Amino acid sequence: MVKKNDNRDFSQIPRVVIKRLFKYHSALENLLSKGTVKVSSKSLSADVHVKASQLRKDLAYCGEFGTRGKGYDVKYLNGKLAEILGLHTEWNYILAGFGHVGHAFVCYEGIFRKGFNVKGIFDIDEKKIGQVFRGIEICDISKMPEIVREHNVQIGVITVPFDSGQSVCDKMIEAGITAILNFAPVLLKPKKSIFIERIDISRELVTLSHYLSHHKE
Amino acid sequence: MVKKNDNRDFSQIPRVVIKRLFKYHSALENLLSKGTVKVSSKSLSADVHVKASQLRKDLAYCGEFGTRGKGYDVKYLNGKLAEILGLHTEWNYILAGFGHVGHAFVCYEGIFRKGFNVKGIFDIDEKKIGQVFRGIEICDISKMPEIVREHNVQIGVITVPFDSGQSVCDKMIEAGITAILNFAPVLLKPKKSIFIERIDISRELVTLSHYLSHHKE
DNA sequence: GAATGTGAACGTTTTCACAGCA
DNA sequence: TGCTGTGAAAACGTTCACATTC
Repeated sequence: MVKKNDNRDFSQIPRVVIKRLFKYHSALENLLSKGTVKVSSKSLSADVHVKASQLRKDLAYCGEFGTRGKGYDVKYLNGKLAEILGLHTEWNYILAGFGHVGHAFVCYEGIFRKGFNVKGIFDIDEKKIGQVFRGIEICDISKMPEIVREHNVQIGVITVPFDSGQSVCDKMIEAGITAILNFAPVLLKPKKSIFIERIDISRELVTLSHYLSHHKE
Repeated sequence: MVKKNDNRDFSQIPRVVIKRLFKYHSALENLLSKGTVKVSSKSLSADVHVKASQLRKDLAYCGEFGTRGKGYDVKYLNGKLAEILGLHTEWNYILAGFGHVGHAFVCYEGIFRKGFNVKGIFDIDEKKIGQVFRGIEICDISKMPEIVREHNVQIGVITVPFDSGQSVCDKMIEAGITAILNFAPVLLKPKKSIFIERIDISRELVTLSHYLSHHKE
C-alpha cells in the first residue's frame, strides 16, 4: 500500500491540529488494541468528539492516508500519525524541581510508554541531592550541561515553584536544551528562540470558577 | 470611580479570552505587590506577551475599566477581573484518585491560594482508605454523594489512572458535581451536560516531540 | 498629548457541500 | 453506493487605525 506523501512541511501544521492528531492517534491505539482493521472518518471523529470534516481536513495537512469509499486502515494511519508526531523516536528529558509535581511527572505512566526517558533530575534541596530515584541521581543544577551533553537530552521539564522558573530556563538553554515543558507559574522569556509549552493548573481551574460563576441556572 | 457595566453576559466570553484574562489578572497581582497604581494597556500587555489591542479587545468583552489618556487603575482592574473569573468566591472540590498526580494537585500552592478547598479525597486502594491527609479522610467512592451534599461541593478533580475515569465521572455527576477537571487520559462522555476541562500531560509532551522531529536546523 | 474603546480589515480555523475515486 | 479529499463559504479570532475622551 503506497500513498503519496508529497514532501509536506510538517513543521507548518498549527498547534491545535497537532493536538487533535494526537487525539486521533490515541483513539486509533484503542481501536488497534480491540483488533479493528478499518475505520471511517465518521466513526473515528465521533470517538474524539470532532466533526468528520475536521478530521479529514486535519489529515489533509499531512497527506492522503485513506481509501475513498472504504475508510482508513487503522494500523497504517496510526503509524503515520506516530511518525508525524515524533513518537517513533525516543526522547530524553531532564527535570528541574523534584517536588510533588516533578515526582508525579516522572512517575506518570503515559510519558514513559511514549518513549520519553528521564536522564537527569535537579533540585536545590541539599537533602534531596545525592538521592537516587528510579536509577537517576538527583543532582545540583551545576551538573546540567554535563548530563545534557552525555545523554543527548533535548527536552527540559520545569517543575519548580514560583519564580525560579526563569533562571532554570536560562540554565537549560545554556546547557543545550531545545524544547521546554513548563509547569512553573511563570511566563518564561527564553534568551534564545526555543519551543516552550506551558501547563498551568491554576489557569485551568479558573476556567471552572468562571463557568460556575456565570452559568448558574 | 463608577464605570458602566451594562448587564454583560460573562458566560459568552470565549475560553481563550478567559485564559488571557487570567494572565492579565496574574500580571496585575504582580504589579499590585510592587505597589504600582496605574498601568497602560501597552505595558500590561507586554508583561503577558500579547498585543495591546488584544488586551483592550479582551477587556471589551467585560466592560469599560480604563480612563482614556490615563490607563487602568491596577487595583480596580484586578478586582474586576477577579470578579469575572469567579475568584472572589470560595470553591469546594473533591478529588478522585490519590496517586502521584492527585497528591501533587492537593499540595499545589496556587490552588489553595485562589480559594479552592478540598472537601473530599477518594481512592479504591484499601490501604489508603481511612488515612487522613491535611485534615481530609480518604474515603471510598460510595461516600461521595454524602460529602458533596454536606460540603456544598461544585468541582470534581479526576486524577485516576487510565480508564476508570469514565465511571468516576458518572459518579461525580450523580453526586451533584457541575464542573470537572480531568487529568485522566480519557475523553469523558458526561451523562448530563456539564463543564469539563481536561489537562493531558502526554498531549503537551507530544507537541514537543513533533516540534523536535520537524524543526531540526 | 496620551491612551482607551471600537468598527472595519485581516487572517485563521471550522464547516459545508460535492467532485472524484474505490 | 460509500467515503475520502478539497475548494468555497462561514465562523471565529486578531490586528489595525482612528475617533473619542480625559
